Amino acid sequence: MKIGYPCINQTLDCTSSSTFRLASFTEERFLQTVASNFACLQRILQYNVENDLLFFRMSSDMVPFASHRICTVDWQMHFKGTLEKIGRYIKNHNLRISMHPDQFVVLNSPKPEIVENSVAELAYQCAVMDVMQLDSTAKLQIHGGGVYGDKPSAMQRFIQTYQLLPENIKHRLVVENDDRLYSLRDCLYLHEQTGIPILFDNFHHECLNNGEPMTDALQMAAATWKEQDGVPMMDYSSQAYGQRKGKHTDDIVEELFRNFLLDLGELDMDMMLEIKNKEISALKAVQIARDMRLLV
DNA sequence: ATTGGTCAAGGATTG
DNA sequence: CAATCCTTGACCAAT
Repeated sequence: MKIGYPCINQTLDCTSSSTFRLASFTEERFLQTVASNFACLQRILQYNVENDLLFFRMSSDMVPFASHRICTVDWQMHFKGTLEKIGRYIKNHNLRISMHPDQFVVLNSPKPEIVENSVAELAYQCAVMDVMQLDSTAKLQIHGGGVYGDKPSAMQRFIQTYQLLPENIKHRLVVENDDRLYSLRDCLYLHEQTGIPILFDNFHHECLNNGEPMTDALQMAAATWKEQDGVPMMDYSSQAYGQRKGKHTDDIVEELFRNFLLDLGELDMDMMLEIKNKEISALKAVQIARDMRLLV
């Protein structure tokens, strides 16, 4: 089991997701920003290694406008050396890596241009990991998409689009159950039709499910990961007390996390803590897992 | 230096 | 149909 957090480190004084307005795009500014983002990523990864946080979600914003027509810079070539170096660091320290495109990546939209843009965004994020020479256990997580008043048709479009994707993207793509539209059961259907692994989100499952107990749900999701996909990944969070349903908590609720680890039992999963205070909660989670002798 | 409005991208819901 | 919500950090211009 590896424990991690997404995108931002609050302890360090740098960000790997620095961007700028489309209106102020220049090649010079672009190169400067990307260089600074990758430099920060390197620092974050080093922090993670030093603190036994071995799972990390890289920001989607490291290369601003990478999938936008305005960007004609060959950033993959320009930063090849940098990315290969980061990739070696990741491999040498046995880090687990994921990326999570934002909500506007929708593979099943009825609008062709939205699907095109979505595929371009996936291609960019996939390329970051490809140039780093990460293996197929480094994943790209997306959601089922929209429903458009007809879920069977919407899922059919997801399946068709998936089958047309380039192989490198297919090898990295995983689908995550969401809290309003695509439940674990829906994701299992997508899995049956495409072979796509399911990245399980416990909190989303609490918000939207078909009666599956947590322990069963975990087993079903884990079973969709093949050897080459690596240890199954999951997102962990809990409800922010007194807030709207589906709102992530600001700080890990240790009692709930302990109970969740009990539900997990013998199952090995890499856990992404989707909690507002980022590495602070992840560090607490590592300590809890150690106390329960689930981590060395 | 601080702050409030705004930012490439979607979809669902409400009115 | 059009406006608003979801959700997020950081940019950016105004103060």
